[in-house]
This record gives sequence, C-alpha cells and structure tokens, in this order.
Amino acid sequence: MKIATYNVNGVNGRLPVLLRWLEETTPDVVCLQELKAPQEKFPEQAIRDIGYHAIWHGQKSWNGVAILSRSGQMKEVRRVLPGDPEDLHSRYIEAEVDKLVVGCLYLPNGNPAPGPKLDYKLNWIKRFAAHAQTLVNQDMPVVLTGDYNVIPTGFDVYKPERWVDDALFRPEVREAFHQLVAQGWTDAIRKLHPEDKIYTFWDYFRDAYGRDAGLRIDHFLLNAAVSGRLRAAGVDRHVRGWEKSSDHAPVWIELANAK
DNA sequence: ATGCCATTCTGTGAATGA
Repeated sequence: MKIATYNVNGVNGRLPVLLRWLEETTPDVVCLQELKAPQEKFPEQAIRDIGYHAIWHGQKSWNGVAILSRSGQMKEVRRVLPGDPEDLHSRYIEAEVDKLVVGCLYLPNGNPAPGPKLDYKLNWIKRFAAHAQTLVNQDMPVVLTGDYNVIPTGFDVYKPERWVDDALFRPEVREAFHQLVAQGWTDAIRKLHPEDKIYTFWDYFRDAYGRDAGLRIDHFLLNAAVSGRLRAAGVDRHVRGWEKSSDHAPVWIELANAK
C-alpha cells in the first residue's frame, strides 16, 4: 500500500493540483496539511468524487489537517494533540485505517526565533514526543507523517550555514527531533535513501525550485511494528513544478502487505 | 538585514509561512 503526505498550502486554492496529483498517483492513504480552510469549507465532495473518503480538522485561514483513504474504512482516533487544552490550532489528526494507525501532523514553524513562536514549537514537539512514546512500542503498525518543519541534518538543506538561526534548523529543534526519533522510530525516507540529496520543500522566492535550493522537512516516522514492511519511499518532485503548485511536494512510502 | 512569492480574509493591506 502507498501512503502519502502533502502540505497543500490552501486546500481550496490548490484543489486542481491536489486532484490531478491524486488521480495520477492514487495513494491509498493521504495526509494533508495547511488546509487553510474552516471546517465547513473543506472540498469533501470533489475529493469523494475521485474515490476518497476524508476526515479533517479545519481552521479559518491557517493550519488544518486531513486524512484521505481510498478504502473508506477509517476510524478517527483523535483530532487534537493531547497535553494542552488551550492550544486551539488544528495541527494533528489521527485515524485507524487499513490496519494502521496514521497520525497526520503540521508541526509549528517557530519563526521568528527566538521568541514565543519558537517556544510554542518546542512545547508542541514535547507534547508530540509524549504522545509518540505511547505509540512507538505498540504491536499495531504506526505511521506518523506530515510537515514536521524540522530540517534533521545539514545534509537535508541546500546551504546549511544560511539556516543555523532559523527555527527549522536551530540546534534545540534538531535535538528535539532526534530525541523523538530515538524513541525507536524509523525516518523512512532517509532509511531507504541514506546518501541521496532529498528535498520536500522549495521556497517560492528566488526561483528556489529551479535552483534546487530545497529543504527536507516532510517526514515519515514508522514504528518497529511496520518498519520491516517498508519497500519504497520518494518525493513527487515534479508536482512542485506545476502551475499554481504548493511550495511543498508530495512525499510517499510503499509498504508491503501485512503477513 | 531585507525582500524576494503566495496564501487567507471581519480584505484592498496585514498576518503568516519556512
């Protein structure tokens, strides 16, 4: 089965691109981030018309996450990240689908840093790590995917020295991400492509895509119950080159069927 | 250091993004 993640940067403004990509690649499960649409403005019918059942948690103007499934048998587990009832951002949704637990996340950006946005980001990672700790050792296969807004290493950015003070690459952010992974998660893209330069985001500015000045910030973390089924992983880079594209490209993995 | 571009909306610029 194929699972994909895509930060769409506006699900309604991006709808033609999203539908074209879904019809072209037909992933079984899709996690979307940055819907930038209130709950009632999610384009459910257009997505249903091409064969996907959807659950989503919208928010006006910002954030927003969704999970799509072609099998249609999806059981929502939660639509908020536990740990802070005051946090109203729509940044996490989790479901059981096709005998997997799928967590779809949009981790806070954190810029400008330092400052309250970086503090919010670090606190969000802490809450996410606490939740991930409850999932990592389960017998159930778990896939946590989305826009992590973290550049894991200097190899994951075109010019690391330009990013040292940025909230996507600051040492404390990288350290928090590495501690999360060290719970026992597999970074699926890097696992299968340890030597390749792989980016998932290219800024709209300065022809970043044309210069391949990218970042790897959209990730798949797999627990041990599923990591052995990982068969392929990649980035649909060409989608970033389409007219009216998101600044992110879709990222995907393929899993062998369960024994 | 800033702007570079693109999204959304209690809009016509501001806030946000990475």
